[in-house]
Amino acid sequence: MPPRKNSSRLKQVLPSGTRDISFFEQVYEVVKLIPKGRVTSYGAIAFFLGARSSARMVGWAMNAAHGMPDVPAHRVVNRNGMLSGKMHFDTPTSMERLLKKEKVKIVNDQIVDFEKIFWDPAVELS
DNA sequence: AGGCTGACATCGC
DNA sequence: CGCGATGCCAGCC
Repeated sequence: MPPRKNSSRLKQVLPSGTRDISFFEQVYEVVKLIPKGRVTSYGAIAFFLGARSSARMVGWAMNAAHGMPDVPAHRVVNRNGMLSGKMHFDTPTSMERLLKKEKVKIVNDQIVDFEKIFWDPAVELS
């Protein structure tokens, strides 16, 4: 958990133009394409972008994606299908609630049948 | 300017 | 089989 409470909101809006097609932008592009009721992992996105070990950055991007309606950050979980980032939403339950609204079953912060609804950008966008 | 810190993943011991 | 170390990139102190 972040030591700081507010930490300047990360400007919320990316300085588009100056930042161009950064890793962030690419992550957003992919996340936007995740179909309803499907989920993917940080690592899958990172891999798709050609940087397998940049999965961390994907998580960081999600953090900055807060407030972007087009970016369904709740559809991105870790490779185990666990809602590792749920504490970063408005409320501890909003991530789970959003997913359940899309018919995604969750038990104990773990997505049921994760493999079945897993959406791999490297496959779907190939 | 340099170092620390992540909503992760993988490799090594 | 479990825990520690490492990579990666961007932002903050």
